[in-house]
This record gives sequence, structure tokens and C-alpha cells, in this order.
Amino acid sequence: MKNYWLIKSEPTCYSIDDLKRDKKTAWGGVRNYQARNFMRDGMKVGDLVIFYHSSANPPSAVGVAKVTSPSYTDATALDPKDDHYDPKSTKENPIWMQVDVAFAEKFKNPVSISLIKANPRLKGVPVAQVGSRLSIQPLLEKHFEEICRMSK
DNA sequence: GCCAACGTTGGC
DNA sequence: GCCAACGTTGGC
Repeated sequence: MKNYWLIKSEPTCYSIDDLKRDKKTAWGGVRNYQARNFMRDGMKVGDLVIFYHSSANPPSAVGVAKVTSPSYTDATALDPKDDHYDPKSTKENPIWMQVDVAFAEKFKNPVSISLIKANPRLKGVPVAQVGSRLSIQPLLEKHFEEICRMSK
């Protein structure tokens, strides 16, 4: 059984085009326990992920990525020079994890947050919730499929 | 263990 | 730039 996810990224920081260019990237720098738990406990190799541009015009689901590794230690947390350095995380006791994700598809038509909110078949999708700040969210298969369908 | 203060996220 | 939502921190 495959699981489905949505991951957010600010396109000025890392966009779907960056992922397309890189083919694959380590999804590191996540500093939220709930998001980490989803990566650590929920994500499996082969899971499909909606790539979402937050703080964009308009904020939109812009493509699909695929999980290509189990979770492993996020080394940026251990590097004092890194922006995402976290002194609470140590080599002996790392607290932050990441997975690798690979580019799968860039949507022909991005699906904006207003379209997501307006679609009754996407009722309850976390990203459409008021105040949704979680950068990694689980998705139901039918919701994943519906967003892909809307992008066609 | 409570809770106020504070910081961050992210849509608008 | 505003502000609501909400996670984290730290004093008690």
C-alpha cells in the first residue's frame, strides 16, 4: 500500500523547476516534529507526493514527486554554519530526519489553493484548512488523484 | 504541568 | 504589510 503526501516549498527557495533540474533532492531542513514524524514513520520508498508552492502567486500544487529513500539523519542540523543548525541535535542523538525525493511530473496546469478550497471532492484536505502551517501533510489517495485530475 | 510570551508560517 | 493560527520556550 502506497501512501500519499503533500510537501510545501517556497518557490523562491526551492521550486518544482529546481527539482526537475536536479532530478532528485534531499528533503532536509524540516524543523517541525509532526512533519518529521510523517517522514520518519509514514513515508516509504515509492510514495507519491504533491509538490506545493507556498507564499507564491497564487499558492498552488505544481507537480508530483516520489519518495526514493527511507528517512535518514538530516546532517544540516549538525552543522553550526548551516541555516538549519539545531544545537539540540547531536551526532549521537540526531533528532531531525529527511528523505530523498525525485522529480516525477510538473503539472501542465497548477492547481491553486482557491481551486482546491472550492472543490467539494477535496473537502478536508489539510492544506486547505485555515491556518495550515504543516509543511508535510498526509493525503488520501482519492485527494491525490483529484488534484492530479484537476491539473490536466 | 500550566500558560504567557514569543517566533514563524503563510494566505490574503 | 497584516494578522490568524499555532508550535516552542521558559518561568513558575
